[in-house]
Amino acid sequence: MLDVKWIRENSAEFDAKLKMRGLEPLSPKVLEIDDERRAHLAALQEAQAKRNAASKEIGKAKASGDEAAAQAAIDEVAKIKSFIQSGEDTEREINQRLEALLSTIPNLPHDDVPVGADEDANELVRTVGEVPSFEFEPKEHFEIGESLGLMDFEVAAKMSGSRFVLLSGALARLERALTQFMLDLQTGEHGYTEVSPPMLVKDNALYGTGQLPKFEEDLFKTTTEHYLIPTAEVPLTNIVADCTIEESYLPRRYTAFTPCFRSEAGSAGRDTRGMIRQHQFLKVEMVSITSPEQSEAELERMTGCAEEVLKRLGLSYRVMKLCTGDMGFGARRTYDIEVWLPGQNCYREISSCSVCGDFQARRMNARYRPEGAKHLKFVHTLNGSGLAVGRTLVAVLENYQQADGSVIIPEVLRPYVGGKERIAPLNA
RNA sequence: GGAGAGGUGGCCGAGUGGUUUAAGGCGGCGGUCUUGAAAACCGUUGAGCGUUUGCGCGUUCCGGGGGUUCGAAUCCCUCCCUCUCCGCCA
Repeated sequence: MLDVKWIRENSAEFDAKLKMRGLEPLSPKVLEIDDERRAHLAALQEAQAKRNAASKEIGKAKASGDEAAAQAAIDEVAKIKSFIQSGEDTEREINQRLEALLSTIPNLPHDDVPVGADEDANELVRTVGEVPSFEFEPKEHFEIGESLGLMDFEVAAKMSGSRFVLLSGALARLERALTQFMLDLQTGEHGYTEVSPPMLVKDNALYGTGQLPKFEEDLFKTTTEHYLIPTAEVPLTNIVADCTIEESYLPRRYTAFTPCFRSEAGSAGRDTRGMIRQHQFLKVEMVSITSPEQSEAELERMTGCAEEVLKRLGLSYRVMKLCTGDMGFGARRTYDIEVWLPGQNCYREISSCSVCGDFQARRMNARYRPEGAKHLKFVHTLNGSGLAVGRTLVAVLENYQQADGSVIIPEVLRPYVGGKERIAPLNA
């Protein structure tokens, strides 16, 4: 959510940044409602002041037994009563109209974000590691998994339909190992506090992080009006909803390992094979709550925390700065980390780290008390995957596959799989 | 799921229609006193919005939302949350 006052005072910049996102100017629409609201509020408050003064007089008159004076004042106030009554309704109506508009306006991009319509305009920040070469034709992860007999899409489809997978044996264990490894790294070395959050949330939590009201079709909803979280960003960021935090407590850094649920509405036909795009996947998420001064540096730090997972797994990747057209609704700047997948012969997104400024904080009313300052300010929020576990599993399988169909387990994961070094086909 | 009790400022806690502008206490901040500190005493202490160059003024906020009334923390409706007991349950 953007600040109306800011839009009022910087309408040209507001429209220019919307244009960077490929949107039409909205300041006329916003300011029209804002003007209407302020004009109405002034009139309403004047009437309320009059009423309050009269009511006080009535109280005094009654206390002193002067019924005639009391009645006269009551008659006087009765005239403005209907205006106050309808005026309060009007105020609500205008506020709702303004909020309905503001809540669907995306965050404004930073000046350094490249302008573009889609991922082709994303900017390469750095490439890390060599693209591995194979002496055989590398397979895609689902071929590897299925021939190992440990990855089954048909069994999953039988009970759940498309876009689900069932892992078993060493692959299920490998997935668990990845989560443990990631959590240990982010909590033990990067200072994130581990959280085990609710995975069903109410609509206001999703409003706070920006998934609602605009993107409801991407979510799963229960019969109890709960939503399944599409990412742990939702419960982790909402920890500070409606809170006032002392500046000395910032930054807060949270991490959680959770399943994520996405309906993938509108992505029919994309990544239909394999584990890349599922309705349900595991993810280790990082969220930082910072002061405005810290948030820029925190994005670099968080991206580094995600990259470290790939470095230790020995996987090659590149970091992309997303262009305006590819950035999410709440982001001011986003780095995507793309891991090299030999089977697909391309880089695929495995993490996305975003700084949201005060956009989410405003929606969820998360503030802090700046030291020495008089007024409360909104915190800044950041979120990033550290990493998407399913896609990391895919990357390990494709990058560590051997000619005989087996898969070497990266060294850092071996403590988590009982020392096992290789996953071999069952019949081998 | 059934029955009951609650939700008031940073915290505790009073307040059942009108000098409540939310008592009192704790904590915080400032001051007096003191070599310094403590104690004691005095003062001060929330958020949002509108308006204003500024000082300020106005308005809203007692879990959320709505209603009754000239006037609501207080009465009514509704939703949320917490606690206690019972039932069911990993």
